[in-house]
Amino acid sequence: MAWTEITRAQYRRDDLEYASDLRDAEWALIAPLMPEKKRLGRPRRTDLRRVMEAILYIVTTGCQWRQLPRHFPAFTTVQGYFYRWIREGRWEAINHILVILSREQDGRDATPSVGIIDSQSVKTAENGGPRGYDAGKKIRGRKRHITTDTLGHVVAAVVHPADIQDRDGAPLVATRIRSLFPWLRHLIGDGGYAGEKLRGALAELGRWTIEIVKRSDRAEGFVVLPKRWIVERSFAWLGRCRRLTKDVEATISSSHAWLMIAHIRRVLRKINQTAF
DNA sequence: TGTAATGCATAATGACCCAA
DNA sequence: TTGGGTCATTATGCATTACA
Repeated sequence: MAWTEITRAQYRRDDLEYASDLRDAEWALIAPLMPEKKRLGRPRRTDLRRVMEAILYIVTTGCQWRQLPRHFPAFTTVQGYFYRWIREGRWEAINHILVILSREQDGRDATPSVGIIDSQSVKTAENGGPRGYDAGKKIRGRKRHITTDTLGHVVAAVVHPADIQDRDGAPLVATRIRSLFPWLRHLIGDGGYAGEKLRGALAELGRWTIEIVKRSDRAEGFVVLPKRWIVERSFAWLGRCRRLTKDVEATISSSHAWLMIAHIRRVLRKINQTAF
C-alpha cells in the first residue's frame, strides 16, 4: 500500500502525528472555508485537511517543499493548492474570517477600530525576487509590514522590499485594511510613521488618523500605555514559524501567503484554547 | 463521447551560492 | 568567469474520472 493511501486511523498513530497537525476542532473552523466540490470534472480525491496539515508542517518546520514527508499528499499537489489559493486570495480570506471569529469570541466587535502598525525586515535567501536594502537595519531583503488590532491579531499585512521606508509602505497597508476592515481608521505607530507626508497620503485614502508613540517616553505620572508591545508580540509569535525566520520565497505573494498561514495557525490555536 | 477538473511527475526558468 | 548545485516557481503533459 502506498504511503498516500494510509487511513486516517493509521495516520494518527503517534509516529506519524505532528505537532503542527490540526485538531478536529481546528479543522472544523476552516473546513467551511475550503473550496467547494466542483460540479464537473474529475472529483477530488485528496483530503484537503492533509493538504492544510502539510502546509502547516512546512510553515512551522521551515523545510523545503521537497522535504515534505511522504505520507502527506505529493508535494507537487500540496504546492498546487498553495499557489492556487494564493491566486484566489483564499489565504487572506481565511485569515480575515478567523480574526473576526476570534474577536467575537473575546466579546469584541467583529471589526476593530484601532490598528497598531509596524514592520520587520527579513533577509531573503538565494531565490531572487523583489528585495532591497534596509540601511537602518543593515538587512538586504524584504519588510513585513503589518497592522494588528489591540488583541494582537494581524488584520492586514503587506510584504515589500526592505528599502521602502515605513512611512512610504504604510499607505499600502492602509489600502489593504480598507478593503478588509473598512471601519478601521485609526493607526498607532512608532516614530518611523511620523511626518506630514504620511499624514497627507493617509488623508487622501480617507479619513485616517495616526498616532505616534515615541520609543523613549519619559512622561510623568500616568503614562498612556504604549501599545507598541502588542505588534512586537505578534511578530514574536510569527517568528516561531521557521519558514518565516528567513524569507526564502521568490515572490512577494508567496511571502505574504506564508505570513497569513503562520497567523492562521496561531488564531486557530487561540480560538481553540479559549473555547472552554 | 466530449468536457472540465484533478493528481502528479517532469522539465524549464530564474536567481543565487560556491568552488575552481 | 564559469560550471555545477540548490530551490522556488511556472509550464507542460498525460492519465483519470464524473457527468451531461
